Amino acid sequence: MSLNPRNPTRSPGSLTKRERQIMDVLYRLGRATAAGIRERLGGRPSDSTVRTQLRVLEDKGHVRHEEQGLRYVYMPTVPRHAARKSALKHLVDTFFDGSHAQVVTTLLGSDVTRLSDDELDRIAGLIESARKGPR
Amino acid sequence: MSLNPRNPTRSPGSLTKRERQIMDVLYRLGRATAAGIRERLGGRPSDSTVRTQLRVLEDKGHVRHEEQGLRYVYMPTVPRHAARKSALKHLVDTFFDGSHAQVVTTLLGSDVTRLSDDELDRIAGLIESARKGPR
DNA sequence: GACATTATGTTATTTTTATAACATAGCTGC
DNA sequence: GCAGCTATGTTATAAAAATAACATAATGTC
Repeated sequence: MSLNPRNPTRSPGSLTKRERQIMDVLYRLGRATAAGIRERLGGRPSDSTVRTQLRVLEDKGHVRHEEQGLRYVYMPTVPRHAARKSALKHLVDTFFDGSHAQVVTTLLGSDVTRLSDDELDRIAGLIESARKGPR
Repeated sequence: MSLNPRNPTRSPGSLTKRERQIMDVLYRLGRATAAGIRERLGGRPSDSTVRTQLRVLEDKGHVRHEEQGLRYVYMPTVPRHAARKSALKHLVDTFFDGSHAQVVTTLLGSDVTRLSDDELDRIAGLIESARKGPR
């Protein structure tokens, strides 16, 4: 049986451990070859392993590929901004009781956070407009 | 072989699909019985299934239980604030190029976000103190 | 104290995942 | 054109996860 992206044989379902790792790499890089992805995975999987899994992911509809000369370049089917939106929602619901404000204060209060003046201005602006009432 | 939490036979490792679902439920609820968790899982797993998996999670060190009268009440071993910190970091790195500011603006700009005046004040205060230079 | 009820414990089986060996095909340069 | 390199395709197998049947133990009730 071939893995034809147009006739998925598996449901999109949830991702396995390895699949999630691969998707994370793809979302960080935007697009990558099997070899490029492999470098960033732990556990030193073989080239063959990674390619097989990319085909599974493609079959599930999570990634697609473009041919670039001889090789395949893989990328997520769900655009980053959409994927991050749902990831963020899940995180907020699971760990922050659904409260956006809680996340914002956590982020702004974090020691790691170092915001440029521009960023601070932008955020202050957003607060201003939020204050002015419902959009 | 028994599953003794003090002698884990499995490494903490990464979570499987089901395990992640269970952990998410636990982080949302704080603490729950096997039956309570089961209700919130998709796919209608049997009671036995969920309990087995809780034991595996316990063996891996992700959850622990307290006896409450007759029954076990499960809870995460890693406290919520710690778990959410690393979850947040992972999300920020994967989807927001490591930029906290990007997340904040996304959250504040979201249609869903409805912040109370108190919350706005608090955030504005954080911005102020951030402006005043490094802590 | 026997019985129903409600737990937890143990073990087995099926299904899914992860892994990789092996095969095939297209270039590239000599 | 063929040897070697670099891809991708197919298929097999080992490992892990998911599921649940079955067993055992504690508790409360009549």
